[in-house]
Amino acid sequence: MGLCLTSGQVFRWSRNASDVWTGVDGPNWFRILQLEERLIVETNGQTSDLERFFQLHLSARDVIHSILSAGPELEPYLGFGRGLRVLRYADPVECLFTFLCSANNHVPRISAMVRHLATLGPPLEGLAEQRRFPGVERLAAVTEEELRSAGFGYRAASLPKVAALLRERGGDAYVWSLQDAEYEEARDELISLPSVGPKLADCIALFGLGFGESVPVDTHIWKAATRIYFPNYAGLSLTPQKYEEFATFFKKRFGANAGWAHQALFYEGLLNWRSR
DNA sequence: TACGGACCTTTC
DNA sequence: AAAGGTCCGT
Repeated sequence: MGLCLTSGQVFRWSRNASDVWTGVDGPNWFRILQLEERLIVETNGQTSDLERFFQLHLSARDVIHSILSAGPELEPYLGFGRGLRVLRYADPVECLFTFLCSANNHVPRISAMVRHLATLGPPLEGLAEQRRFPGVERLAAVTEEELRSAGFGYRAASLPKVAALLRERGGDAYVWSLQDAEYEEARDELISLPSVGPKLADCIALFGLGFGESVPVDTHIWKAATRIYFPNYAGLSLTPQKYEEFATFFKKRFGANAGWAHQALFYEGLLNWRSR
């Protein structure tokens, strides 16, 4: 539980004093207290909203078992069984713009940028201090200057550009409709957006559209991949071709669970980092 | 195709 | 310097 809210999948969650987590996802806010195996939850939403967010319909035990039988080499890195999960955004538009903020960036700043965008959205039911992430229409009305002065850097130009293009394609409904496409098609649509490359497209496909076979390869995943699978590539940069090579290999190996297996590589990175 | 560098800004 | 990249030059 603790890990998955700080593992770079979502950026609107924070740990309050003690073991209480609060966060916003789509139209819902949550205040969660974890006691052993039980969650005490305060929310404006339904139980099903939280179940969806944590993808509780997927049994971590089953997924881990499946990953182990396909890739026993990941056994040392499945310690995430204690709570690291692949999360699912309620709103793919929120996911898309969140990950636009994430490119070549670090977590504290990503969170600040997402927080800024969220101030532009409609109020959340029953919670005064936070707002829902805005939709395409509102985001298309944001100016570059506004985002510049809010510290968005060069993304100040790309975000409104993407919003305008999305609006041309049908706005929120277009983004939501990508959930019903095949993974490859959805990914291609996303990559056709400026500032969205393979990595962001795969993050959006995995966390926002629910494509479990998606494998986002960032610099940390790439380093883990070279340690475990491609020692010959150690130290080499992640070119588009190597990205595809590894993603294809990993998808073939783990199928619909590739996105979860990829979390094991993230965990390997954590262990590797801690051991230094 | 495959590298190098630029791009905004903050943080380690 | 590096940051969970992308794009545009060689």
